[in-house]
Amino acid sequence: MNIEKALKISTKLPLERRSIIHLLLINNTIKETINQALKPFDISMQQYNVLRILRGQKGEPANLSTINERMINKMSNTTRLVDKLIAKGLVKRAICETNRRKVEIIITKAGLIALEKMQEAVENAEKSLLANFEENELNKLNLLLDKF
Amino acid sequence: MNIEKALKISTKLPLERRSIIHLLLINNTIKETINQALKPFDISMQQYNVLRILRGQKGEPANLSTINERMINKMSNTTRLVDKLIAKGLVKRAICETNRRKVEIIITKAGLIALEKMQEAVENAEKSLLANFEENELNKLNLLLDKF
DNA sequence: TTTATACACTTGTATATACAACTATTGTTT
DNA sequence: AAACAATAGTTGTATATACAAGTGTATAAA
Repeated sequence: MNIEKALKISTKLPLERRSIIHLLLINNTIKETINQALKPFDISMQQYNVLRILRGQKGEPANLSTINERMINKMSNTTRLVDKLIAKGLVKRAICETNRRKVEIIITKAGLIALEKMQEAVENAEKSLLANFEENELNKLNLLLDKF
Repeated sequence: MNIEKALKISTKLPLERRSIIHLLLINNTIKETINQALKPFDISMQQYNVLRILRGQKGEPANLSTINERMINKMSNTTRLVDKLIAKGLVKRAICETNRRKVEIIITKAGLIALEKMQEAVENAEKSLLANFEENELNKLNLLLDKF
């Protein structure tokens, strides 16, 4: 991606601004590509992310704050996000018996099956995004990104 | 930024997913930091971006499609975004005389003055984001990001 | 010269997200 | 035990963003 071309800029940007803008532009690409992959499933990246977190619990329920901690985009109202997954039958909610302030969210069988298919689509999307990278380049990239 | 720690993940992620998630997380950080810097000015990143584009016109007006082309986040309704800048007195809008379908947007004197201050805040934010990077590391990063 | 098509923007509506205020439950002081 | 504070979610409201349909203007075709 040539960012000067993408933004129709004639002069070259200063290195720092260029780096930041570069990252922002790539982020747009990533989101578009993954959202596109998830479109057939009528689900958002955030919702997909929650399903993955829940599956990672391996049968254990997760409460909302746990989900929030592990989300890529920490957000204020995970409640309503989970509501949508419930409406789709992909997760269930119950009140925690030992601490009635908490809720317990668990992925349903249908959720697991749907997730399986989504995951395939997302992994393909990720592969296509990274198609131009060698493994050692990705390693270098990750090392650099660690500096943030 | 250690992403496994940020997401409270115990096992190491596969390289490809890790790269993507890494970029998404850094993007969150960038947006938070820059939005924070712009908060005193009561303006969004998108609006700031439009002001910069308009200043880059050097007195020439820009129409909406030009603005859109140059925005970091291409968006559907630039109209309403510009409306907000007009409401704040930072830009003006006129109908193009030679092609009455087009509008001509121009940054006002007040807009230029406000932008000056915003820019300082944003540049500081950018510097703090990149504080751990050497120049040659940023160059390497940009080269890698070009592969997207 | 009417009709159709493309262009440039605007508006309506549905959905998403952010922020703050609110409710219910539990834990801690006095 | 009563009062207060902390925790865990929920809800209200304002703002942002996305998508599609609508408006007015210009260009091209019949």
